[in-house]
Amino acid sequence: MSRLILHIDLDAFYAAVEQRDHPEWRGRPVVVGAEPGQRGVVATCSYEARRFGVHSTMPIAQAVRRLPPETVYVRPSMARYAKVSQQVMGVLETVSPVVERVSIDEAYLDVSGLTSLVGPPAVIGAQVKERIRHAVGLTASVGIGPNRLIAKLASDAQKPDGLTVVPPEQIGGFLAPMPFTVLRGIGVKTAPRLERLGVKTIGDVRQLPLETLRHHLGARTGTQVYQQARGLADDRIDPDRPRRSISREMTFPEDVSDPRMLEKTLRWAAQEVGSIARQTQHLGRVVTLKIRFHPFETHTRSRTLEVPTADDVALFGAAWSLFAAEPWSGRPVRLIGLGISGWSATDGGVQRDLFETAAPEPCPEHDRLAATLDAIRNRFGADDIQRGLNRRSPGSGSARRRSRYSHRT
DNA sequence: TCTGGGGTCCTAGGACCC
DNA sequence: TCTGGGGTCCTAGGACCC
Repeated sequence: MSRLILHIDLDAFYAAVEQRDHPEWRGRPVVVGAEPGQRGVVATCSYEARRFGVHSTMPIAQAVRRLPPETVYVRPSMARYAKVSQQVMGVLETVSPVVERVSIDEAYLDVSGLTSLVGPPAVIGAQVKERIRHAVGLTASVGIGPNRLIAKLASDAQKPDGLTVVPPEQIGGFLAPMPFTVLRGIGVKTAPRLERLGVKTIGDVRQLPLETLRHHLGARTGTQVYQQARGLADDRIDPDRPRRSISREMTFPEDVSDPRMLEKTLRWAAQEVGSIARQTQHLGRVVTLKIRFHPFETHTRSRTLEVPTADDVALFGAAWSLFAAEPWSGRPVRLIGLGISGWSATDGGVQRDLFETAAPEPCPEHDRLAATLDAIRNRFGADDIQRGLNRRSPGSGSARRRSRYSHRT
């Protein structure tokens, strides 16, 4: 028996939340992302903006040139979107216990067992959409099929507010006319390799022998593309996929050469990463420094620690020593950031026992750091930075954190 | 036209060990 | 004085996804 997998995708999510919360913006192009005149890209835009050819990841300068004067530009408010996302995920869990959240606006559900209780797939899909609309006032596109690939492509097939069911016997006809670039793992680098073979659609891909695909795409991707072209893909939904890493990075409004500014930013990133790691009870051994120079030249340096940590100071220290060990000083920096990974002795990705022994130090730099970031807050990432600072403001975050750990000392 | 941020997974070379 | 094969860890980079 084949499974029944449902994919749900909230339509133009960030922009839809903004239009929901600002009725005067409804019917107008809304761009969520960088501000005009600044460095950055479109994160999401409303369907009114898409009509002008604007889309996610488009440089903001390019979007401005295409869009009319009545366009609304707004910076993302991730905290708000995360809250709405949580509500939606809660709704999904009322439909099926097997929900895998794949991003802030997407999830997969295994609804195999629901047909006898609820009805045919289309009824299940309609119910999901209606419950979301009722709970948060947003539309979603839903796709249903026998595996993740088909469900995902089905939800993409009709947008916004779509509902598409692809039964097993219709997979061949559903896939054949689609451009092969919709398959998983085909991006800007691998697409040209297939194009050179004269391939345009998934139907074309099906004409190629497995060996040809493996030769041109590599063994792994080649095999995967071969199977996907035949509608074969993973049908497992895992509600508890553990997180593998935590990271924070920042692109500066203008390139930065001042090492003190780089240090401060790295301290901020370390506090953010440390805070999330402690909240989610993760101790990591691998600290990674990420840095990007003009023109978009990106490097990473990582170090494996003797002792797993979630301590701000330890994270910063490791990253800063990685930075100091390189002959980079003086080069203007576009982006700097830090990440942690390599959980050890995991308990389903969470380390309760180990975590008990970790007593993170409050960062002594906090006040100066807060002042600096406040000064640049209006230029970029305002919401994210603000959230970070709120968490540590006197009387809230830091006080709570101290009291949480002091009784163990 | 200039390219955000937070992730996952894969590859490949070298070290090290048996 | 020459030198196999395999496994695992570490590190850097890259492709891709949302």
